Amino acid sequence: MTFRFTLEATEGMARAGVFHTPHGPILTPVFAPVGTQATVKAVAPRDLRDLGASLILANTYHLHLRPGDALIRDLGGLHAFMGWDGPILTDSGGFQVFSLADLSEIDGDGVTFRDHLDGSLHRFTPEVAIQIQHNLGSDIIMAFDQCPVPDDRAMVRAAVERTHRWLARCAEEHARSGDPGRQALFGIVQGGIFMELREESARFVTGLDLPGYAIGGLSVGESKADTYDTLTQTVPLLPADKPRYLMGVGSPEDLVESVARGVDFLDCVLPTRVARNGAALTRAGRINMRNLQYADDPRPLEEGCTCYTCTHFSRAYVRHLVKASEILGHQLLSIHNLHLLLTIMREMRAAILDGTFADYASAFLAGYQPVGSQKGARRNPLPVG
RNA sequence: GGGUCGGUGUCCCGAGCGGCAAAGGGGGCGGACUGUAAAUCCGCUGGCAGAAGCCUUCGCAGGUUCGAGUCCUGCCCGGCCCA
Repeated sequence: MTFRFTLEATEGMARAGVFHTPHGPILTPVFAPVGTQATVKAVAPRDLRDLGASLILANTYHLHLRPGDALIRDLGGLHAFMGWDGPILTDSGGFQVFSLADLSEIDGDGVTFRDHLDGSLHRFTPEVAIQIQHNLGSDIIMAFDQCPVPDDRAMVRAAVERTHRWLARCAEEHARSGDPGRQALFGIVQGGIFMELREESARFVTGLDLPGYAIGGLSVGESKADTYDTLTQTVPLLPADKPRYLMGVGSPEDLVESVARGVDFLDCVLPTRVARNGAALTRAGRINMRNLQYADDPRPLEEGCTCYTCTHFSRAYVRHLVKASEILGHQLLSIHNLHLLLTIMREMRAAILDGTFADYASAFLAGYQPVGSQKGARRNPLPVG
Protein backbone atom coordinates (compact mmCIF):
# COMPACT_ATOMS: atom_id res chain seq x y z
CA MET A 1 0.00 0.00 0.00
CA THR A 2 1.33 3.36 -1.01
CA PHE A 3 0.95 5.39 2.14
CA ARG A 4 2.29 2.79 4.52
CA PHE A 5 3.78 4.10 7.76
CA THR A 6 6.44 1.95 9.37
CA LEU A 7 7.63 2.62 12.89
CA GLU A 8 11.30 1.84 13.30
CA ALA A 9 11.92 2.81 16.90
CA THR A 10 10.38 4.64 19.81
CA GLU A 11 11.83 6.22 22.91
CA GLY A 12 9.32 7.48 25.39
CA MET A 13 6.75 9.17 23.22
CA ALA A 14 9.29 9.99 20.52
CA ARG A 15 9.22 7.92 17.34
CA ALA A 16 11.29 7.28 14.27
CA GLY A 17 9.63 5.85 11.19
CA VAL A 18 9.13 5.90 7.45
CA PHE A 19 6.10 7.15 5.56
CA HIS A 20 5.95 5.94 1.99
CA THR A 21 4.60 8.20 -0.75
CA PRO A 22 4.45 8.00 -4.55
CA HIS A 23 7.35 10.47 -4.63
CA GLY A 24 9.54 8.58 -2.24
CA PRO A 25 9.84 7.79 1.44
CA ILE A 26 9.67 10.38 4.18
CA LEU A 27 11.95 9.57 7.08
CA THR A 28 10.35 10.74 10.29
CA PRO A 29 10.39 12.77 12.39
CA VAL A 30 10.44 15.28 9.54
CA PHE A 31 10.30 19.02 9.16
CA ALA A 32 8.60 20.38 6.03
CA PRO A 33 9.75 23.77 4.71
CA VAL A 34 6.79 25.84 3.58
CA GLY A 35 6.42 26.85 -0.05
CA THR A 36 3.00 28.43 -0.05
CA GLN A 37 3.05 29.66 -3.63
CA ALA A 38 4.78 26.60 -5.05
CA THR A 39 8.14 27.95 -3.94
CA VAL A 40 9.99 27.92 -0.69
CA LYS A 41 10.73 31.60 -0.78
CA ALA A 42 14.34 32.42 -1.71
CA VAL A 43 15.35 28.75 -1.90
CA ALA A 44 15.60 26.81 -5.18
CA PRO A 45 14.54 23.16 -5.25
CA ARG A 46 18.18 22.24 -5.93
CA ASP A 47 19.13 23.87 -2.63
CA LEU A 48 16.27 22.15 -0.83
CA ARG A 49 17.60 18.86 -2.12
CA ASP A 50 21.10 19.69 -0.93
CA LEU A 51 19.71 20.63 2.46
CA GLY A 52 18.14 17.22 2.73
CA ALA A 53 14.53 18.38 2.66
CA SER A 54 12.22 15.50 1.87
CA LEU A 55 8.73 16.91 2.28
CA ILE A 56 7.64 20.41 1.39
CA LEU A 57 4.33 22.15 1.82
CA ALA A 58 2.29 24.22 -0.63
CA ASN A 59 -1.06 25.93 -0.34
CA THR A 60 -4.41 25.23 -1.91
CA TYR A 61 -5.85 28.70 -1.40
CA HIS A 62 -2.93 30.61 -2.90
CA LEU A 63 -2.40 28.33 -5.86
CA HIS A 64 -6.10 28.25 -6.65
CA LEU A 65 -6.14 32.04 -6.86
CA ARG A 66 -2.88 32.21 -8.74
CA PRO A 67 -1.93 30.71 -11.11
CA GLY A 68 -4.97 28.42 -10.84
CA ASP A 69 -5.06 24.73 -10.01
CA ALA A 70 -6.46 23.74 -13.41
CA LEU A 71 -3.45 25.35 -15.07
CA ILE A 72 -1.10 23.45 -12.80
CA ARG A 73 -2.95 20.22 -13.57
CA ASP A 74 -2.68 20.91 -17.30
CA LEU A 75 1.04 21.54 -16.97
CA GLY A 76 1.57 18.15 -15.41
CA GLY A 77 0.82 18.76 -11.75
CA LEU A 78 2.49 20.58 -8.94
CA HIS A 79 5.64 18.46 -8.83
CA ALA A 80 6.45 19.12 -12.48
CA PHE A 81 5.31 22.72 -12.28
CA MET A 82 7.65 23.66 -9.46
CA GLY A 83 10.48 21.29 -10.26
CA TRP A 84 10.26 19.29 -7.05
CA ASP A 85 10.06 15.54 -7.41
CA GLY A 86 9.95 14.76 -3.72
CA PRO A 87 6.82 14.45 -1.61
CA ILE A 88 4.53 17.48 -1.38
CA LEU A 89 1.87 18.19 1.19
CA THR A 90 -0.78 20.78 0.44
CA ASP A 91 -2.64 22.68 3.08
CA SER A 92 -6.32 23.01 2.36
CA GLY A 93 -6.90 26.72 2.85
CA GLY A 94 -8.26 26.07 6.31
CA PHE A 95 -5.55 28.16 7.87
CA GLN A 96 -6.55 31.11 5.70
CA VAL A 97 -9.92 31.07 7.42
CA PHE A 98 -7.86 32.10 10.43
CA SER A 99 -5.11 34.24 8.91
CA LEU A 100 -7.46 36.01 6.48
CA ALA A 101 -10.34 36.27 8.93
CA ASP A 102 -10.96 39.88 7.92
CA LEU A 103 -11.36 38.82 4.31
CA SER A 104 -13.46 35.75 4.80
CA GLU A 105 -16.95 34.86 5.89
CA ILE A 106 -17.59 31.42 7.24
CA ASP A 107 -20.86 29.54 7.23
CA GLY A 108 -21.96 26.00 7.81
CA ASP A 109 -21.31 24.94 4.24
CA GLY A 110 -17.97 26.63 3.59
CA VAL A 111 -16.09 29.90 3.43
CA THR A 112 -16.35 32.88 1.12
CA PHE A 113 -13.02 34.60 0.66
CA ARG A 114 -12.45 38.09 -0.56
CA ASP A 115 -9.40 37.50 -2.76
CA HIS A 116 -6.48 39.32 -1.13
CA LEU A 117 -5.06 39.95 -4.61
CA ASP A 118 -7.93 41.61 -6.45
CA GLY A 119 -10.89 41.68 -4.09
CA SER A 120 -12.97 39.17 -6.03
CA LEU A 121 -15.05 36.60 -4.18
CA HIS A 122 -14.10 32.93 -4.03
CA ARG A 123 -16.12 30.15 -2.52
CA PHE A 124 -14.35 27.35 -0.68
CA THR A 125 -16.19 24.28 0.47
CA PRO A 126 -14.75 20.95 1.61
CA GLU A 127 -15.47 19.55 -1.85
CA VAL A 128 -13.78 22.47 -3.59
CA ALA A 129 -10.70 22.27 -1.36
CA ILE A 130 -10.34 18.58 -2.15
CA GLN A 131 -10.88 19.03 -5.89
CA ILE A 132 -8.25 21.74 -6.02
CA GLN A 133 -5.80 19.45 -4.28
CA HIS A 134 -6.64 16.71 -6.76
CA ASN A 135 -5.69 19.08 -9.54
CA LEU A 136 -2.47 20.02 -7.78
CA GLY A 137 -1.55 16.36 -7.37
CA SER A 138 0.23 16.67 -4.03
CA ASP A 139 1.05 13.47 -2.18
CA ILE A 140 -0.61 14.45 1.06
CA ILE A 141 -3.76 16.53 0.99
CA MET A 142 -5.32 18.14 4.02
CA ALA A 143 -8.93 18.25 5.05
CA PHE A 144 -10.60 21.65 4.89
CA ASP A 145 -10.85 22.72 8.51
CA GLN A 146 -11.49 25.77 10.61
CA CYS A 147 -8.56 26.97 12.69
CA PRO A 148 -10.08 29.07 15.48
CA VAL A 149 -8.61 31.46 18.01
CA PRO A 150 -7.49 28.89 20.59
CA ASP A 151 -8.87 30.24 23.86
CA ASP A 152 -12.48 31.17 23.10
CA ARG A 153 -14.37 28.06 24.16
CA ALA A 154 -17.60 28.76 22.29
CA MET A 155 -15.77 29.62 19.09
CA VAL A 156 -13.51 26.60 19.38
CA ARG A 157 -16.47 24.31 19.98
CA ALA A 158 -18.21 25.62 16.90
CA ALA A 159 -14.99 25.23 14.90
CA VAL A 160 -14.55 21.67 16.08
CA GLU A 161 -18.05 20.70 15.04
CA ARG A 162 -17.71 22.44 11.70
CA THR A 163 -14.31 20.84 11.13
CA HIS A 164 -15.82 17.41 11.75
CA ARG A 165 -18.70 17.91 9.34
CA TRP A 166 -16.28 19.20 6.76
CA LEU A 167 -13.89 16.30 7.28
CA ALA A 168 -16.64 13.83 6.53
CA ARG A 169 -17.39 15.71 3.32
CA CYS A 170 -13.69 15.87 2.41
CA ALA A 171 -13.33 12.13 2.88
CA GLU A 172 -16.45 11.51 0.82
CA GLU A 173 -15.28 13.79 -1.97
CA HIS A 174 -11.83 12.24 -1.98
CA ALA A 175 -13.31 8.75 -2.22
CA ARG A 176 -15.68 9.89 -4.96
CA SER A 177 -13.40 11.90 -7.25
CA GLY A 178 -9.88 11.25 -6.02
CA ASP A 179 -7.35 8.46 -5.97
CA PRO A 180 -6.51 7.37 -2.42
CA GLY A 181 -3.58 5.41 -3.82
CA ARG A 182 -2.04 8.52 -5.26
CA GLN A 183 -2.99 11.10 -2.61
CA ALA A 184 -3.33 10.61 1.13
CA LEU A 185 -5.99 12.61 2.93
CA PHE A 186 -5.07 13.66 6.47
CA GLY A 187 -7.73 14.70 8.95
CA ILE A 188 -7.18 17.53 11.41
CA VAL A 189 -7.91 17.54 15.13
CA GLN A 190 -8.98 20.92 16.48
CA GLY A 191 -10.07 21.95 19.97
CA GLY A 192 -7.89 24.90 20.93
CA ILE A 193 -6.50 24.60 24.43
CA PHE A 194 -9.56 22.76 25.76
CA MET A 195 -8.86 19.11 26.44
CA GLU A 196 -12.45 17.88 26.36
CA LEU A 197 -12.75 19.40 22.89
CA ARG A 198 -9.44 17.90 21.79
CA GLU A 199 -10.65 14.53 23.02
CA GLU A 200 -13.94 14.86 21.26
CA SER A 201 -12.18 15.95 18.10
CA ALA A 202 -9.58 13.19 18.21
CA ARG A 203 -12.34 10.64 18.73
CA PHE A 204 -14.23 11.83 15.68
CA VAL A 205 -11.26 12.34 13.38
CA THR A 206 -9.58 9.04 14.19
CA GLY A 207 -12.96 7.37 13.76
CA LEU A 208 -12.36 7.74 10.06
CA ASP A 209 -9.70 5.42 8.71
CA LEU A 210 -7.21 7.90 7.27
CA PRO A 211 -3.52 7.49 6.42
CA GLY A 212 -2.49 10.26 8.83
CA TYR A 213 -3.78 12.65 11.42
CA ALA A 214 -2.90 16.25 12.11
CA ILE A 215 -3.10 18.48 15.13
CA GLY A 216 -4.15 21.96 14.10
CA GLY A 217 -4.87 25.16 15.92
CA LEU A 218 -1.68 25.39 17.96
CA SER A 219 0.95 28.13 18.06
CA VAL A 220 -1.71 30.57 16.98
CA GLY A 221 -1.53 32.89 19.96
CA GLU A 222 -1.72 30.69 23.04
CA SER A 223 1.16 30.47 25.51
CA LYS A 224 4.01 28.01 25.03
CA ALA A 225 2.94 26.20 28.15
CA ASP A 226 -0.56 25.76 26.70
CA THR A 227 0.89 24.59 23.39
CA TYR A 228 3.02 21.92 25.02
CA ASP A 229 0.37 20.85 27.50
CA THR A 230 -2.22 20.48 24.77
CA LEU A 231 0.23 18.53 22.68
CA THR A 232 1.19 16.26 25.56
CA GLN A 233 -2.42 15.34 26.08
CA THR A 234 -3.57 15.22 22.46
CA VAL A 235 -0.90 13.04 20.86
CA PRO A 236 -1.83 9.92 22.90
CA LEU A 237 -5.35 10.23 21.51
CA LEU A 238 -4.00 9.47 18.05
CA PRO A 239 -3.31 5.94 16.81
CA ALA A 240 0.29 4.82 17.10
CA ASP A 241 0.41 3.26 13.66
CA LYS A 242 -0.31 6.45 11.71
CA PRO A 243 1.83 9.56 11.27
CA ARG A 244 1.02 12.53 13.45
CA TYR A 245 1.41 15.92 11.94
CA LEU A 246 1.64 19.05 14.08
CA MET A 247 0.65 21.86 11.77
CA GLY A 248 2.46 25.17 11.64
CA VAL A 249 4.91 24.64 14.45
CA GLY A 250 8.60 24.96 14.03
CA SER A 251 10.93 27.08 16.13
CA PRO A 252 14.02 25.01 17.01
CA GLU A 253 12.91 24.37 20.56
CA ASP A 254 9.39 23.55 19.36
CA LEU A 255 10.76 20.84 17.10
CA VAL A 256 12.46 19.14 20.00
CA GLU A 257 9.56 19.62 22.39
CA SER A 258 7.13 18.30 19.79
CA VAL A 259 9.10 15.25 18.76
CA ALA A 260 9.56 14.45 22.42
CA ARG A 261 5.77 14.38 22.67
CA GLY A 262 5.34 11.99 19.75
CA VAL A 263 4.99 14.23 16.70
CA ASP A 264 6.18 12.84 13.36
CA PHE A 265 5.63 15.70 10.90
CA LEU A 266 5.94 19.46 11.38
CA ASP A 267 5.94 22.40 9.06
CA CYS A 268 6.55 26.07 9.67
CA VAL A 269 7.16 29.31 7.83
CA LEU A 270 9.31 30.56 10.67
CA PRO A 271 12.79 29.64 9.45
CA THR A 272 12.27 31.18 6.03
CA ARG A 273 10.25 34.15 7.17
CA VAL A 274 12.63 35.25 9.89
CA ALA A 275 15.45 34.71 7.41
CA ARG A 276 13.93 37.24 5.05
CA ASN A 277 13.57 39.57 8.00
CA GLY A 278 17.23 39.28 8.88
CA ALA A 279 17.34 36.66 11.63
CA ALA A 280 19.51 33.58 11.90
CA LEU A 281 18.47 30.58 13.96
CA THR A 282 21.24 28.92 15.92
CA ARG A 283 21.48 26.19 18.51
CA ALA A 284 21.94 28.91 21.11
CA GLY A 285 18.90 30.90 20.02
CA ARG A 286 17.83 33.40 17.42
CA ILE A 287 20.16 36.22 16.46
CA ASN A 288 19.22 39.36 14.55
CA MET A 289 21.79 39.87 11.83
CA ARG A 290 20.87 43.54 11.48
CA ASN A 291 22.46 44.21 14.83
CA LEU A 292 25.49 46.46 14.87
CA GLN A 293 27.50 43.96 16.88
CA TYR A 294 27.86 41.74 13.79
CA ALA A 295 29.14 44.48 11.49
CA ASP A 296 32.76 43.33 11.72
CA ASP A 297 32.18 39.79 12.97
CA PRO A 298 34.33 37.40 10.92
CA ARG A 299 32.69 34.27 12.32
CA PRO A 300 30.07 32.23 10.46
CA LEU A 301 26.43 32.55 11.53
CA GLU A 302 26.99 29.51 13.70
CA GLU A 303 30.33 28.01 14.65
CA GLY A 304 30.64 24.47 13.37
CA CYS A 305 27.67 24.67 11.03
CA THR A 306 28.26 22.83 7.76
CA CYS A 307 25.72 24.68 5.63
CA TYR A 308 26.70 26.53 2.47
CA THR A 309 26.26 29.90 4.17
CA CYS A 310 28.38 29.11 7.19
CA THR A 311 31.16 27.43 5.23
CA HIS A 312 31.55 30.37 2.85
CA PHE A 313 30.50 33.63 4.49
CA SER A 314 31.00 35.71 7.61
CA ARG A 315 28.40 37.27 9.82
CA ALA A 316 29.76 40.62 8.69
CA TYR A 317 29.01 39.74 5.07
CA VAL A 318 25.54 38.41 5.80
CA ARG A 319 24.79 41.52 7.84
CA HIS A 320 25.96 43.64 4.95
CA LEU A 321 23.64 41.82 2.56
CA VAL A 322 20.72 42.19 4.95
CA LYS A 323 21.39 45.89 5.51
CA ALA A 324 21.71 46.43 1.79
CA SER A 325 18.49 44.47 1.13
CA GLU A 326 20.32 42.16 -1.21
CA ILE A 327 18.44 39.06 -2.35
CA LEU A 328 21.41 36.89 -1.52
CA GLY A 329 20.98 37.79 2.13
CA HIS A 330 17.52 36.22 2.10
CA GLN A 331 18.87 33.18 0.33
CA LEU A 332 21.83 32.63 2.62
CA LEU A 333 19.81 33.08 5.79
CA SER A 334 17.00 30.86 4.51
CA ILE A 335 19.50 28.16 3.62
CA HIS A 336 21.13 28.36 7.01
CA ASN A 337 17.89 28.37 8.97
CA LEU A 338 16.46 25.43 7.03
CA HIS A 339 19.75 23.60 7.36
CA LEU A 340 19.61 23.96 11.11
CA LEU A 341 16.04 22.72 11.44
CA LEU A 342 16.52 19.85 9.01
CA THR A 343 19.73 18.88 10.78
CA ILE A 344 18.02 18.92 14.16
CA MET A 345 15.35 16.61 12.76
CA ARG A 346 17.95 14.19 11.40
CA GLU A 347 19.81 14.26 14.70
CA MET A 348 16.63 13.54 16.60
CA ARG A 349 15.79 10.67 14.30
CA ALA A 350 19.25 9.19 14.74
CA ALA A 351 19.03 9.65 18.51
CA ILE A 352 15.69 7.87 18.66
CA LEU A 353 17.09 5.00 16.63
CA ASP A 354 20.07 4.91 19.02
CA GLY A 355 17.97 5.19 22.13
CA THR A 356 19.68 8.44 23.12
CA PHE A 357 16.91 10.87 22.36
CA ALA A 358 16.24 11.89 25.97
CA ASP A 359 19.84 13.00 26.36
CA TYR A 360 19.83 14.71 23.02
CA ALA A 361 16.65 16.65 23.79
CA SER A 362 17.69 17.82 27.21
CA ALA A 363 21.13 18.81 25.98
CA PHE A 364 19.63 20.74 23.10
CA LEU A 365 17.13 22.58 25.25
CA ALA A 366 19.74 23.37 27.88
CA GLY A 367 21.79 25.16 25.24
CA TYR A 368 18.92 26.97 23.62
CA GLN A 369 17.73 30.41 24.67
CA PRO A 370 14.21 31.04 23.37
CA VAL A 371 13.30 34.48 22.08
CA GLY A 372 12.05 36.81 24.73
CA SER A 373 12.84 34.47 27.60
CA GLN A 374 14.81 35.45 30.66
CA LYS A 375 17.98 33.60 31.40
CA GLY A 376 17.15 30.69 33.66
CA ALA A 377 13.44 30.92 32.92
CA ARG A 378 11.48 27.82 33.91
CA ARG A 379 10.62 25.40 31.20
CA ASN A 380 8.00 22.72 30.99
CA PRO A 381 9.52 19.37 31.92
CA LEU A 382 10.15 17.11 28.97
CA PRO A 383 7.94 14.04 28.98
CA VAL A 384 10.91 11.81 28.20
CA GLY A 385 13.98 10.61 29.96
C1' G B 1 29.70 93.50 -11.06
C1' G B 2 23.92 93.09 -11.76
C1' G B 3 19.58 89.94 -11.28
C1' U B 4 17.35 85.74 -9.25
C1' C B 5 16.47 81.28 -6.40
C1' G B 6 18.12 78.96 -2.26
C1' G B 7 20.86 77.59 2.71
C1' U B 8 15.84 73.70 8.15
C1' G B 9 16.46 69.41 13.61
C1' U B 10 25.27 69.02 14.25
C1' C B 11 24.02 61.59 8.39
C1' C B 12 21.15 63.03 3.83
C1' C B 13 16.72 64.86 1.21
C1' G B 14 12.85 67.94 2.52
C1' A B 15 7.75 70.45 4.30
C1' G B 16 7.22 74.90 6.68
C1' C B 17 5.11 81.69 4.72
C1' G B 18 4.15 84.99 12.74
C1' G B 19 2.63 80.63 18.08
C1' C B 20 7.41 75.01 16.32
C1' A B 21 11.14 71.03 19.55
C1' A B 22 9.49 72.05 13.98
C1' A B 23 5.47 67.46 8.84
C1' G B 24 7.33 63.58 5.80
C1' G B 25 11.01 60.47 3.60
C1' G B 26 15.84 58.15 3.44
C1' G B 27 19.69 56.43 6.46
C1' G B 28 20.86 54.69 11.39
C1' C B 29 19.58 51.88 15.99
C1' G B 30 16.34 48.31 18.35
C1' G B 31 12.11 44.88 18.58
C1' A B 32 8.47 41.38 16.59
C1' C B 33 7.60 37.25 13.29
C1' U B 34 5.22 29.61 14.26
C1' G B 35 -0.45 25.04 8.56
C1' U B 36 3.12 32.83 4.62
C1' A B 37 -1.97 38.97 2.21
C1' A B 38 5.19 39.21 5.23
C1' A B 39 12.32 40.85 1.27
C1' U B 40 6.70 42.49 6.23
C1' C B 41 5.27 45.09 10.59
C1' C B 42 6.25 48.13 15.12
C1' G B 43 9.23 51.51 18.10
C1' C B 44 13.31 55.16 18.81
C1' U B 45 16.41 58.80 16.19
C1' G B 46 18.51 67.50 19.94
C1' G B 47 19.84 67.46 25.49
C1' C B 48 18.36 66.95 30.54
C1' A B 49 14.22 65.38 33.42
C1' G B 50 12.20 60.93 31.02
C1' A B 51 4.25 62.53 34.05
C1' A B 52 2.57 67.89 33.70
C1' G B 53 8.68 70.51 32.79
C1' C B 54 13.15 72.94 31.44
C1' C B 55 17.29 73.98 28.13
C1' U B 56 19.77 74.50 23.25
C1' U B 57 18.20 74.24 17.56
C1' C B 58 16.38 76.25 11.18
C1' G B 59 23.92 79.85 7.21
C1' C B 60 25.96 84.37 10.45
C1' A B 61 24.98 89.17 12.89
C1' G B 62 21.55 92.72 14.05
C1' G B 63 16.32 94.53 13.99
C1' U B 64 10.62 94.51 14.11
C1' U B 65 7.07 91.80 17.35
C1' C B 66 3.92 89.64 23.38
C1' G B 67 6.04 85.88 20.22
C1' A B 68 10.55 84.78 14.37
C1' G B 69 12.55 78.85 10.95
C1' U B 70 8.83 82.14 9.05
C1' C B 71 8.95 89.62 8.39
C1' C B 72 13.14 93.66 7.69
C1' U B 73 18.63 95.07 7.06
C1' G B 74 23.61 93.69 6.28
C1' C B 75 27.09 89.89 5.58
C1' C B 76 28.83 84.70 4.24
C1' C B 77 28.08 80.40 1.08
C1' G B 78 25.81 77.73 -3.29
C1' G B 79 22.79 77.18 -8.12
C1' C B 80 21.05 79.53 -12.50
C1' C B 81 20.67 83.92 -15.83
C1' C B 82 22.79 88.62 -17.58
C1' A B 83 27.38 91.23 -18.07
